[in-house]
This record gives sequence, structure tokens and C-alpha cells, in this order.
Amino acid sequence: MVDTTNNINSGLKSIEERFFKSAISVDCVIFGFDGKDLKVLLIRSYSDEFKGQWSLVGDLLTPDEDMDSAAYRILRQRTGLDDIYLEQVHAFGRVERHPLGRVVTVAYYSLININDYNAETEVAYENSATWHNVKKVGKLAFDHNEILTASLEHLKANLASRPVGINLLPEKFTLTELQSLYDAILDRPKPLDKRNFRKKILSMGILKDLNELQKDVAHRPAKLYSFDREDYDALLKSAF
Amino acid sequence: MVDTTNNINSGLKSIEERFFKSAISVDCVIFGFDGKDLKVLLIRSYSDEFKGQWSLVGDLLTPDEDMDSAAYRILRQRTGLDDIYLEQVHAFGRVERHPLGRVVTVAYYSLININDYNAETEVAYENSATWHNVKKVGKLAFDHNEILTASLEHLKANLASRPVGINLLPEKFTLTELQSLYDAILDRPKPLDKRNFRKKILSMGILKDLNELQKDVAHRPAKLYSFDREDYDALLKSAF
DNA sequence: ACAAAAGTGTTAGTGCTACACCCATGT
DNA sequence: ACATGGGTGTAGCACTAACACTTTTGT
Repeated sequence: MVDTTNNINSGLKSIEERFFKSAISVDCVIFGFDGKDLKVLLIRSYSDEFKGQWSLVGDLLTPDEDMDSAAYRILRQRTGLDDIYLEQVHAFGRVERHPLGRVVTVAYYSLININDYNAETEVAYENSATWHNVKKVGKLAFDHNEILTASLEHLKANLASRPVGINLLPEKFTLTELQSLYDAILDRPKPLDKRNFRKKILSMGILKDLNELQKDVAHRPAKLYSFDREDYDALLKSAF
Repeated sequence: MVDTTNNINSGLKSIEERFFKSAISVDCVIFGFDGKDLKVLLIRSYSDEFKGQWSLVGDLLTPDEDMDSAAYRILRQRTGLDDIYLEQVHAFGRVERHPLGRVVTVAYYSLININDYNAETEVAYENSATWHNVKKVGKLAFDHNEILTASLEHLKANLASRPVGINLLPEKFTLTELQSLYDAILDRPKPLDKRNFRKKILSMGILKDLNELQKDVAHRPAKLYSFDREDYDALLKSAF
């Protein structure tokens, strides 16, 4: 029947010649929130085939670095972003997904405060990354639309179990801002119910009431909150 | 500052020479259930370094096949298993995880009826796969313990949202058998409450009461159930 | 008769949904 | 005074968790 040794021992070519011919890349899907829309960080593709098209922040792995480390290295080199948590989403391995040859890519995603990557940071890098509304990205290079979609799904799924706002919002924020973030990520026909949202999020015990108010707004000023790091970390641990 | 073109254009060696030197492999984590314990299908490692150690069902990708297809191909070649649903779990990419060189592996998992792979199937394959209690696997080849652990976590997480029993149990089964499966996967200090489990699982509307009873058991015989494929598929769709 | 597993209901608590009005501020 | 968004409570319903005894069969 089937010869299980086929791939390993037989054939004319060496294992090197037959199997060690592929490249691995990493693509980082970096989400940010501007108070209204969910955004993703994109760079101009350097590939000839996709010249001028936008693409995710990615690059090839060198054979001597761990894949997880490479993700941080690539993100840092292309955007200057450092010290942010990346989480693996999925590996994509269609044969023809990359014009240069066989490249399997592994997608990572992260959530950052949108002000941590801005116009000032930008100028230091050749292929400046810019923020794009996730609902309005056009056709991206490679299979990056597919990767973005998968990452968005991943983010939505995580939203229920993890208080994601800690990474996406500024230090101080109002409950309405937090809710806008949830609404932007969930992207549902109707926004969440204001009262229910507040009840639930406050009952989690990870928000700290700062006893401060907004200033200079043309309406009743809202109370400001921040995340309580300790309680937040405690919750994360207990949930897993 | 940082030269973002570093990896792509500069250097003495060609892109081929520098980056297209890696291999990609697939490892399949196949779970089965024998009515009492959760089991995983393992083969004897063919690698020199791990001679005699058990390993997951895996192999290298040839550069001309899609990764998802390769997972099915490898599973079929090594075990004869066909027509089963594989789901990607995670990619593992530590530099030194494989003795032959740089090999990034992508783990897939699946759930099968344990009788679909048995002693009879087994003899056709050189490196016969055998079932091992997941709680009693020893040290596996490569980083396969890590992969197994991650796949188990994945399975636990999926249990709540997907009625996984459909793949792991025989055609006809009792509610107690179904609960044993849940208890085996969740592996919690206390088993689930019998009454609550029955209420919940029946209320999902995916079980069909066959109006049959167990035979030849030394106690009150239990009613037999089967999954209702249609209702099950409908539930899957609506849940996602 | 005994052993072994099957089968069955109720209660209390918790969380989710839906819903409408008054409040504080700037213009 | 008006416009703007901030802030609050309750009732119905669904789901969850905890808990103990009777039934049916084989030996």
C-alpha cells in the first residue's frame, strides 16, 4: 500500500534538496483605535508584484531566529514599535501565496494605543506605516486580506474573555469611549445597550474610578476611568 | 536608525540563498475516546535523534503542495485515515526544535471514532500508530509534548461551543458515555453533575432518542442516542 | 437480596435583555 | 433656552449550580 518512508529516505535527491527550499515569514496585524474606528497598521508593499499596494507589517524569517522573536524583530524594524504583546493567530500556507517562491506565513496580532505609532515615529522608516480603517481597506498585497479577516475574527472572539481595551485606549478614558471601542470591534448592527454595558464592565472590577471629569466638552462632562493593572492581571490568570 | 531594507535587498547572498533554506512540517494530533479515557494517536519516531520515542503523526511538506492539503496527505499516508476534518491549532517555530535543520511545524488536530483506526488498519503501515492515554504519554520526540498540550487546550476550549462528541463516539451511545467523554476532555477535579449535564445536552436539540436500550449490561439498561446530523450542522452554522 | 448504573425535579442565585428619563455643561 | 452626550434602575427571563432518591436489570 502506502510506503511511509517515501518522503524521508527514498528518492534521488537529498532531504536538503527536496525539503529545505522554503521560506517562512511573519505578518503582524497591528490594531489601533482612534476613538471612533478600529484601525490597522499597513505599509507599502516592497514586492515588485504588489508595488504600491498596501500590506501588513511583515518580513521573512532568517533561519537562525525563533519565530516568535522574529515577529518582534520585524515589527520593531519596520515600525519602531517595541515592548508590545504579540499573539499568534494562524499560519497560511497556500503554494502560490507569494510570488518569490514557497513562503508559509504566520500571522501575529496585537493591540496598541494608536498614539504609540504616529506621524513623528513614522518619518524614521522608509516604508512608513499608516493607519487604515479596517472597514475600508481595499485590496491588499499577497493574501493579506484573508489574514486581516482572520485576525479580526480572532480579536472579536477574544473580546468576550479579555478586557482588550487596556491596550487600545489612552491612560484615562470615559465609559462611552470604552463602549465605542467594543462597538467598533464587534461591528454589530446595533450598538450595545449603554446601561447593560456599564453594569457589566464595572462588575468585572478592573476599572478604577479616577474621580476626575472630562474638561471643555460641550455637554455634561463624563467621569474618567483607568484600568487597574493588578486586578486586570489577576483576572487574566484566573480566566486561564 | 533602522534600515528597513536590510532583509530584502542588501547583502552579498541572494534571497534564495539566505531565506529559502527552511522546511515546513505538519503534525496531526488525532484524538480518540475509548469510553473511558481520551487517547491520542502516536507513531514511532523515524528520526535518528529520537529513535524509539513516540511522536505525533507528522511529516515534511513538499514545496508544491498547499499546507492544508499536506496535512490530509500526511495523515492518510501514515495512518490510512481519510475523510476526517482537520483544524489548525498553532505553528511552532523555535530554531532548534528539529535536529535536521530549520523546520517550522504547523499543528492540526482532529477527533475520530477510535474504531476507525484499529489493529486491523494498523498492519498495513510500517510505523504503526497506536493509541495512548493523553494523561499518560511520556516524553515525546521533538517538541511534541508542547504541541500535544496546546492541542488539548484547544480541544477544551472548543468543547463548550461545539458538540465534539459526534466525531468521537460510536453511532449509538448512552448519555452516560457522552458525559464520560466530556469529563475526560475537561479533566476537572469533579465530574459534571449528571442531571444538569443531561438537561443541557438534551436542550441543545442535536440528540436523537433511538428508543432502543442497551443489552446485556448488569444493571438497568440505558437508552441509546445518536447525533442528529442535520440539527447538528444547523447549530454549527448559527453559532458561527 | 443485592449490586450497579439509569433516570428524574426543584430551588435559589446569577446574569442577560430590554427599556426611558433626568442631569450637567457649553453655546 | 437649547443641544449634546452623561448617567441611572427595574422587571422578566434564561441559565447555572447544588442536591437525593427511585427504578431496572443481572447475578
